[in-house]
Amino acid sequence: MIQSVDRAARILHELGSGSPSLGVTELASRLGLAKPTVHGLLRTLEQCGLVSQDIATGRYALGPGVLQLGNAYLAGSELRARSMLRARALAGQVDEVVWVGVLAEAEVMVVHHEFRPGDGVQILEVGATIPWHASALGQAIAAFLPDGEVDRLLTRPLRALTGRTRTTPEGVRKALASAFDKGVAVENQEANVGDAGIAAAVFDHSGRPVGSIGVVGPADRLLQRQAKPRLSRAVLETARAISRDLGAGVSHGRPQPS
Amino acid sequence: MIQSVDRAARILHELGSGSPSLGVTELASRLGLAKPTVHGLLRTLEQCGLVSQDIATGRYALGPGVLQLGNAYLAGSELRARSMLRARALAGQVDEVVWVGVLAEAEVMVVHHEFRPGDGVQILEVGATIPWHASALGQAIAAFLPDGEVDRLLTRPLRALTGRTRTTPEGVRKALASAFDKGVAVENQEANVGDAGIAAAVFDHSGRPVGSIGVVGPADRLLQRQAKPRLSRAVLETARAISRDLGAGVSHGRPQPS
DNA sequence: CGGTATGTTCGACCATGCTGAACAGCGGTC
DNA sequence: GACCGCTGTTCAGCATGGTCGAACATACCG
Repeated sequence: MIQSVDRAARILHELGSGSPSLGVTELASRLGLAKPTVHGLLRTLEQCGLVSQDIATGRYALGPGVLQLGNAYLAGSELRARSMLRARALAGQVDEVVWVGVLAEAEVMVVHHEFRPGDGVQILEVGATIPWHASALGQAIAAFLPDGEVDRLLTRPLRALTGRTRTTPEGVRKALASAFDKGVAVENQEANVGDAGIAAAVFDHSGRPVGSIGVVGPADRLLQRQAKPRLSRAVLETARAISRDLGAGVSHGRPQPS
Repeated sequence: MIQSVDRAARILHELGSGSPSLGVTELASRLGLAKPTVHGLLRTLEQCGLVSQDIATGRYALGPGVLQLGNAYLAGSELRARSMLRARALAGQVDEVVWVGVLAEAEVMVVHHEFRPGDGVQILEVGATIPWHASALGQAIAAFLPDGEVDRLLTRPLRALTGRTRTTPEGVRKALASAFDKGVAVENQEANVGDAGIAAAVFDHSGRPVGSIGVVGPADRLLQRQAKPRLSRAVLETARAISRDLGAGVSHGRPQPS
C-alpha cells in the first residue's frame, strides 16, 4: 500500500463526494494530513489532468481527466459490451427501463442504461451508484457471492434510503435467500419511493457474479400481479443469456467461500 | 511533482487508452519502470477501487471507481450545469445534436450531449474526446485563448483524422482567426467524414474561455447556404447566454497573454 | 489598517517507496 | 512428463524522495 498514492486517491474520492470544490486547508483537515502534503498531491494530480484548480478562488475540483478515464472504463467493460444488445432487446420486450450494474465496494454502479422505448423522459443514470442492499441489482449480485464476502458487506451500516429499506442484516439476508432461490431479486421502494426493481445476476466463466441486469420502474406497474412473473422470467432469461455469452456454465449454485 | 502519484496516473492513463486490460510486465515496459514498482502501484490503486484485477488472467483493468469519479466530475461541473437547459433549447430550436465541450490537454472533451429531438439513433458521446484542432468545439475555445497557450498547443503534432483535417499550424491559425472574428468556429469534415460542426466559446466571469457549445451533424445539412448563418447565430446566442449565466461580461476580446 | 483566513514556498529529517534479484504458478512444447 | 519460458508476486537494502513544521505572500473582512 503506497501511502502517497492512497492519499491521492482519497483526495479524488473526497472531491467526488460532497462539495464539488474544496480548498487545500479543508481537504487537509478532512484527511488528517498536513497542508503542504495535500498541496503537493494536488499539484501532481492537476498536472495529470485529474484535478483542476479554479484560478479565481484557488480551490480544487475534479478535472476532465477523470471523465476520460470513466469513459475508458465503460468502453473496456466486457460485461457492458456483452449486455448492450440483450439489454436493448429486454427493454423492447418488456417496455421498461433496463439497468446493468456492477458491485463497487458497498455500492452498485449502473454501467449501462437502456431507455424505455417510447418514453420521452431521458435521465441517464450511467455512473450513478446505489447502496447495494437497497437495490435489486445489488441484492441479485450479493445473493451469489461467497458467504465471506456477504458477511463483510453486512458489517457495514445499512443506510435507510426510504421507509422500506432493509436496514438489518437479517432482513437483507432474507432477501438474498429469496433471490438465491428464485434467481431474481425484487426490490419494492427500498431505494426510491415509488420505484421498484427486478434484477438477476450475470456470471462469468468461473461462475462468479460479475454484475446484474434488471428493470426499474414504478412499483405499481412492475409488481402488478400479472406483470411481475413475466418480468422476472424475461430478466432471468436475459441474465442467463449474457452469462452464456461470457462463457459461464448453465448451472449456478452458490460458490464455495474462498 | 510526486513521482509515485504521477506514475499511478500514468498507469491509469495507459489502462484507459488502448488495450482495456494489461499485465504487470507490459505496463512496466510501456512506462519504463521496474515490474515490482508497477505491481505496488497497481495493488494500491486496486485497493482504492480505481483498478481491478481479473482473478483468472491476473491482468489489470480500470475499476468502477474511475467511473464514479467521472460521474462526480459531471455532477460538479458548473459549465455543464449551466448549459443543460440552454443546450436543450438550442437542440429544439435548430433540430440538431448539441455538444458542450471543455479543453483537456490537447483534446476537447464532450461533457454534455443533447439529442436531436426527433432522432431515434442515440449514441451518447459524453466523455468522448476529439483532438482540439479537428473539432469546432476545440477551435472555438482556442480562438480565445492567450497566444502563449495556443502556441503551446500548436507545438504538438496535428494528427490528421480525415483528408480535410488541418495539419499545419498555419492552417489551424487561419481557422482560429476566422473563429475569433466571427465568434463561431466552423469545421467541415475535419474529424469525421460527412460530419460538420459549428461551435462558439463560453466564457467565465474572468473572460477566460472555459468551454464551448455547438451543433454537430451531417455536413451537407449544417453547411447548407441557408442553414449555416441561422445555425451560427443560434449557437453564438446560446454561448453568449451561458457566458452571461456564468457571470461573464458582454464583450470578449482576445485576452492578453499571461 | 491590523487580524485572520487562505494558498504557497522552503528546508531538513527520516520514513518510504524504488529497484535488483529471487520465488511461485502456469501453459505450452519438445 | 519434465523442461523452459512466461506470468504475477514477494523480499531485502539502499537512498531517493515524500512528509511535516514553520515561515511567506496574498486576499478578504471587520
